[in-house]
Amino acid sequence: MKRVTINDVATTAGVSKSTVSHVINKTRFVEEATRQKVLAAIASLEYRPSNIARSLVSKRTKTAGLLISDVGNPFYSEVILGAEEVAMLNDYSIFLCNTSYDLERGMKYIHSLIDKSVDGLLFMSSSMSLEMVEEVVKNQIQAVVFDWEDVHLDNLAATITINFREGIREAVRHLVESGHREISHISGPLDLWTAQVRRDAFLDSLREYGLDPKRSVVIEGDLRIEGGRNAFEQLIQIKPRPTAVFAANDLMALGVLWAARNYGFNLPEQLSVVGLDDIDLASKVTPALTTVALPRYDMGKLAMKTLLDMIEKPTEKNGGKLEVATRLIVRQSTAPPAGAWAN
Amino acid sequence: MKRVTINDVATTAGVSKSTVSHVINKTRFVEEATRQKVLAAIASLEYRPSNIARSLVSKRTKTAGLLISDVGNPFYSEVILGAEEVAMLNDYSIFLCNTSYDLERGMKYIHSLIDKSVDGLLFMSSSMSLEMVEEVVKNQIQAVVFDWEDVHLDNLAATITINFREGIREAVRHLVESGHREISHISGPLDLWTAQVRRDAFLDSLREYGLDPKRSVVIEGDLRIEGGRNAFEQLIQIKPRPTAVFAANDLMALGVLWAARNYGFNLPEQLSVVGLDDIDLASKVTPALTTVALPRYDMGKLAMKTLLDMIEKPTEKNGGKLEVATRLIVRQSTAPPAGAWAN
DNA sequence: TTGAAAGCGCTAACAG
DNA sequence: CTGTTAGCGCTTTCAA
Repeated sequence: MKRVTINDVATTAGVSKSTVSHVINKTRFVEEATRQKVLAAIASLEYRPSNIARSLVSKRTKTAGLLISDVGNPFYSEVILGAEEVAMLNDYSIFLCNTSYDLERGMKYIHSLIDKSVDGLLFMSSSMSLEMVEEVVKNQIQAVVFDWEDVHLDNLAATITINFREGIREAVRHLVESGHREISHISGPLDLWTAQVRRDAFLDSLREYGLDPKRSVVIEGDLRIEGGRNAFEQLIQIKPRPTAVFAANDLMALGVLWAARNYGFNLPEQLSVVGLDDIDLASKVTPALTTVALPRYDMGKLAMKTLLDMIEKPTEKNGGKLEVATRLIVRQSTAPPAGAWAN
Repeated sequence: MKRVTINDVATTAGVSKSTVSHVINKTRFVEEATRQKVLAAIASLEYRPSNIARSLVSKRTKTAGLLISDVGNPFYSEVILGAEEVAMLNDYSIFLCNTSYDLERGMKYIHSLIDKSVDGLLFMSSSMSLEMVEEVVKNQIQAVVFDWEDVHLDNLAATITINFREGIREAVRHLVESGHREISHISGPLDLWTAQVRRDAFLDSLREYGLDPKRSVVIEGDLRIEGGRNAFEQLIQIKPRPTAVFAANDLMALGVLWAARNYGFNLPEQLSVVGLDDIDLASKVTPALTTVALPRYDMGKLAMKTLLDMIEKPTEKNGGKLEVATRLIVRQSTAPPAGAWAN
């Protein structure tokens, strides 16, 4: 009924517990005969070392925290899967911390993770603060920050950011070369860093391809389907009417798509829509969504790999900046503007 | 640089470490004056007790495992959120274990969780085995099994199942009363328990409302959008042609919806579609999906609440069977069959 | 080639 | 009212 301990193994094998420890960890030579006795005892008792006792002495738990704003967000779930895969392959376990975009809740989780002595923490929350990272680092916990940049972060954590510029530039070029001149943008909440980055990349690209960013309307959305629907209703009020719209994420792009169809619009002829993320659905809807794709699964893997590297050899300076690329995937939701619509 | 321990607190407060321990845990009376000294020391040193050391003596870790087949599945993510909420409110942390529908991988996770001494384990994986539960229980870990029943489970774990019958019955009645006579079913993979339960509930309901289950075609799908698309192509070959279809989950129902539209079908007049799950998207697509809804978030909460109860007072016998209800939500994807189509 | 013993940071008798 | 002490299950010197 009680837990089998290393002492039980030592006793039934007729050796000391340090010998048992050493055969388990292969940390010093043990004569084959005794080694076999120990192995036999372990097997017959079904002994499993306690990670807790181990951690108490080794100062390492083989656990990492995953601070995330919303597990339900299809964008994140692929990233999680990638991170989780790498963690498992390296025998690390992951604490799931869903902040629901709530800073206070995030901080509560961070303290809980500190108390649990996680070895590292992956910030994948769009609502996070510098204070959180500082708190974590102060407690000797390695940190990797996903999709967020800040100069103050430089010596605290590694960052892995998404280079949206390239993909967004491709998207704008695609639209401009198709003949669009009035292109609107549906951004995320503009107090979010990532929302600003995407908007700026969009506006800069317009300029680059000879359009005046000032003429382009930016509607702020909530990154959800509903936000896209609402944005669409604002979109059709704009004069001159946009012939294309670039949404900061696929969910909002789908919202536009569906709202437009409800209004009896003919897509993509009457309105070209470009999303960003390439979520699972993007390729399955009709018309299939043209979108700026992120290598989500690989990003998750990279993030966790980076974190584990930092944990395993903390000698190197904290920090480091990694970047992953984006690219445009052209599907059926974009087309040259129909004359009737080009105002 | 080193970690602040209870000893440091004791020293700077000029008391013994047991006193410190007792003020922290309020486990015996301490004179207000000394209590304040201790509190002051804790604050100035920013001391935080090590959960690891605590766990070593208390035999409890305040952690639970969450074994899940696919975090990306929108059905599960809401359940996760509910479970996570309850866990957090009770100061429990959750280990995320994504099995990717792989039994071997699941078993590997289970051993990892045993080694980490989780207090409880929530099985939310449709691909799980009795062996897993046995292994867990053998290691004094409380288990709650979600959406899976088995007589052998009775004294091992609590089960929380979904009563599909009621909701599915409502769905069939809704269709029959609308005038449908040829109703097909797209099931999940029939080696899954849950897929069988839904199919049987469907067939039984047909009988109950006077239709011959033998005339009803059951197409096996993969529970994904793609499966729905494929099923649709089989559906239109059936003679006499079904006027309605009930899919075992919303993802497949959406697949049918979209495939039908691609084929130029007019919905819901030419084909009524009923899903099951009521995922986020269901209400957002056009036509909005009629579906059998599950209280997903509440289910997650209930599951975790049950698990924590079992952990906190393990005196009571393991087991117990809980059930949550389902109900039909009628939206726009169902309508009386159009004459032209009723063969 | 192996054992004895100290100690990781805490809780909980047992004393006083 | 508070301190002393013995572990929890392991790793890791230090000796032999």
